[in-house]
Amino acid sequence: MRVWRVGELAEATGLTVRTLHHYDAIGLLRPSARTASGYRLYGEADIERLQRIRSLRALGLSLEEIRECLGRPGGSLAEVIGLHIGRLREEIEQKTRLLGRLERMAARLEADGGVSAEEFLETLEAMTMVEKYFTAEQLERIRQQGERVGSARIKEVEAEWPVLIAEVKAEMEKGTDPLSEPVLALARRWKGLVEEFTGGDHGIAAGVRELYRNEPAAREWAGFDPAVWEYIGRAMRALG
Amino acid sequence: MRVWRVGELAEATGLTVRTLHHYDAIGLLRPSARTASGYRLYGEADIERLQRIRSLRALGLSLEEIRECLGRPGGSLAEVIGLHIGRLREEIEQKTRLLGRLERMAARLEADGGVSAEEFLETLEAMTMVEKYFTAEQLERIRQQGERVGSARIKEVEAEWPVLIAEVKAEMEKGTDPLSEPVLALARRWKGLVEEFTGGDHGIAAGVRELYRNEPAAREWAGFDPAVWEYIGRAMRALG
DNA sequence: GCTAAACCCTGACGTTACGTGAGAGTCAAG
DNA sequence: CTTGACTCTCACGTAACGTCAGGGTTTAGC
Repeated sequence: MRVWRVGELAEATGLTVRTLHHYDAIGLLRPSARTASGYRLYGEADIERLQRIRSLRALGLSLEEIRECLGRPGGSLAEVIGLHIGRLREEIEQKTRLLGRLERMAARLEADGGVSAEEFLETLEAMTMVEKYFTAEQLERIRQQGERVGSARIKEVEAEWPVLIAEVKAEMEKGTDPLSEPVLALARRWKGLVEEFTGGDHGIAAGVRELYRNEPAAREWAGFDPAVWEYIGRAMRALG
Repeated sequence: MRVWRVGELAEATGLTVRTLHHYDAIGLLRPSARTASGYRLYGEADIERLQRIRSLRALGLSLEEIRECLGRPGGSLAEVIGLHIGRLREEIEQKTRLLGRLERMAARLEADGGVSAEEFLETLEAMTMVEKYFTAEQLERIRQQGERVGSARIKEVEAEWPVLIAEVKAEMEKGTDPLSEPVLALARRWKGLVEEFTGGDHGIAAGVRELYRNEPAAREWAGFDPAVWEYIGRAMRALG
């Protein structure tokens, strides 16, 4: 029956002496013997237990969970493993979403040439702000919609909005009746752009309205004018 | 110029008062003013900074990294983001591998009916042990090979090995010449099984030999007999 | 038998991003 | 003047060890 001292065991397993001390301290793996002078002595049973600990650790379980599994094996283990699988899935999913966002931002950062840190941070804030107003499904739909229409078309639309708003404003300032044909035509274009973005989803449209109501920064960015909004709103309602 | 007290700011942003205290303590976000009695007063510039902190935090950056980004913006930000993307990728990849392993184990645990915790832990140890003897690429190839032949065939092979070993042992004990046709036939079957597993990869075969050399547990599990090994080895060398 | 190197021991603090009190001061309303 | 809501500053706890510090133990070489 060979025995090992901490250093030997540490070297054999690739762990550190400190780690073995720690496992001892928290009662996860106590050496089955000590020398008269207090040196830890690990026996073969200890090594076996350490193997299991290492295996479970490699699965990402916490030391506490490992203690539970080894303490009362049986149902406990399967249960803990199931739980852990769930946690892992969720974590992976979340990090993957995050990575996607980061990569898209990095791509845009390079595509637009030297985007300044200022702009980057602003985009970042915009994304954070926007995400408060939509559910996860809505955000996903928005993303899919964006992919479907393509980035070229998105740039077109981004350029088209200020033009359209200016045209509406011009009609408004000329005093044109919002229910007249020229303004109704503008309203149809307006509605088309909105639906192209929302994919016809009422929830998304509602989120956008909320966003504009609560976020002055968003209104400023969009060149939002309450008078124009009210004016085109009347024409839109006439469209039904 | 409105100012906010901690509680107000906390409620407005969804953070906790403690978090704001913490950001103050580590110098990440110091309120730009205090009342005579020491109450923190956050101004609009503070809020803007907090927005950025939240955005970067949502990307998974550490507070230390955030401080760096906001401290000297410019190259630093892109650099940190790039680094973070790399870390995320690696982490996701690793966790995905882990999840795959766990799911396969869980599946086997259910497929084999009531697999005991004992067996589960043994499989786990085996996996941990085995992984020391192969590189990541080799493990990947082994996995692919396993998928290619299918679990049914694997079970067949697992059942075939002891039979084959027993036949070899019988010939050996009868004193048959290892270079005689019956033993050469057995050697061909042996070689076939090995190549089915290794996919003809010499590195993998070498890893298996190393494993058997160093791990008594593996030898025991496989019913490894040095005499049989030597006997069939001679026949195999005769095959070329 | 002696000494130096290598090994071991037990504290105890540091790490991350806060959570969770404790004890005490501040402020507005009734 | 009290009461309740709000704020302040400590200060300890979290997970899994890393990293000293200060002091015994064992072993190899002389």
